Amino acid sequence: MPLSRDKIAATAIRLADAHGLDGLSLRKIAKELGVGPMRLYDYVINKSELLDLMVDVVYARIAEVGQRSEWRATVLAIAHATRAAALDHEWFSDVLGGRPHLGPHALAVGEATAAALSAAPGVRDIDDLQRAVGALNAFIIGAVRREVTERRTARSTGTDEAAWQASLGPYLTRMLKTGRYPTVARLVIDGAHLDAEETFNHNLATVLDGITSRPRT
Amino acid sequence: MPLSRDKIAATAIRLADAHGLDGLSLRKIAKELGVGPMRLYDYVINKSELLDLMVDVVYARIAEVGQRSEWRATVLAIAHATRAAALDHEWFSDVLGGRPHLGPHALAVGEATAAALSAAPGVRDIDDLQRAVGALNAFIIGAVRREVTERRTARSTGTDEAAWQASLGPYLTRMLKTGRYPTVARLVIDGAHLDAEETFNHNLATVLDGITSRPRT
DNA sequence: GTATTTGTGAATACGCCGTACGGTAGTGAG
DNA sequence: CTCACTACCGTACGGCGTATTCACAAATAC
Repeated sequence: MPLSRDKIAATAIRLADAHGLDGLSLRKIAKELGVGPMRLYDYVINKSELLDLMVDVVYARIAEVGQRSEWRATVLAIAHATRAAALDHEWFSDVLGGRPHLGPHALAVGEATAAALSAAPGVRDIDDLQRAVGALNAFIIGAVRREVTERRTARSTGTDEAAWQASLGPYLTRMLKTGRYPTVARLVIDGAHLDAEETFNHNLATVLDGITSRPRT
Repeated sequence: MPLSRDKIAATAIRLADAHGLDGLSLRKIAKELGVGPMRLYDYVINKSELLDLMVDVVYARIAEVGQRSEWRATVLAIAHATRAAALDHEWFSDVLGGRPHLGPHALAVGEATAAALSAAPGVRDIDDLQRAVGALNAFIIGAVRREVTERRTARSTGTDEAAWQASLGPYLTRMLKTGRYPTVARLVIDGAHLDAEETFNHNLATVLDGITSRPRT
């Protein structure tokens, strides 16, 4: 089988899923494909372009959710698909918002969200639309990043209470014991039980409500 | 002068400001300080800890804005300070949301925002507060990241129309000419004149309004 | 005053990385 | 048969983070 951009991107994604973006190297991808490292440069200009390729593959899956009849259903579907993709491919969240997403599938997703939002109440002219797209994407980017980061630290410290106390605990509990961060302390101690997906949905609804219910520009 | 964590962090920040996070290396920092690379390991465990140090220095400046009397004024001040810090230190936006921010000054900022939001109308119990903090931070992270990324591409392609057309233009205009992305095309062509700061303010207000005006949990 | 310990900072070294470059074998065209 | 061309491969360079080793001066012991 003759090696192609798609195959390279696919194995790159597999490796990145397994070992993270830092653990990803052209040499490992090449080894995985059974070729020399330089072979990849016949299909890809440099590592950055390979990253763009990987990103657009993920966007392709996001774009699959397509268009619903209602604008809000479309936006919700895209947001959920983006979150799901980032949870499937945590490296995706590392790149989210950090570079221009100009691949064809990324543009398709952008088109779908913009088209949906342009049909939302309260979005009257282009300026409204630009702001609405910005607000929605900003929220999605930030929310997904936060959630993935949390998942990672939870995994690295260990999920259970004991390991937590052993790794981050000493420093953090000492910090919180100082009494200088009472509200944060309350949040950490009392509020760890919220479901991540529900929180995402809730806040997404909040943002959408804010967009649609703005009285003036 | 005997070299310290603060001095190391300061020159690291200077170098990162000048050449980006990718252009930052322990060897260059050491050379800038006139010492061997290994000297740094007497003050810092590894590069990741140095990054945490740099991040908390930036948070220290953000925390300086302190507490206003009104909760909304406090939140606005912190959000603006965060944005300003990210525009001063673009590498900061690369890290934003990508790792737990647990330094003392980062915690101080978190405390200030959480305390302010807990006084907002519509934020009744801890769960409300946790969601509100999440929504606000998600927006700030995403918005700042987007803006910095835009600035970078604008700078790398050149600000003027000609350079733009020369670099990203060919691919992007070809894409938009396909007619598959009409809404995006309209946004790119008609809507490039919005002021970034005003957009940030507007969307921040939108999010805050959404938070305060939620009828039910 | 000499010998010995101790600690500080420099030098070297290892295993990675992205990628520039030169070479080789096979293939179709003249 | 020759020749250009393509598809592929190995080697090499400079840089990275960091583990280890080493030189040497200051401090201590006799």
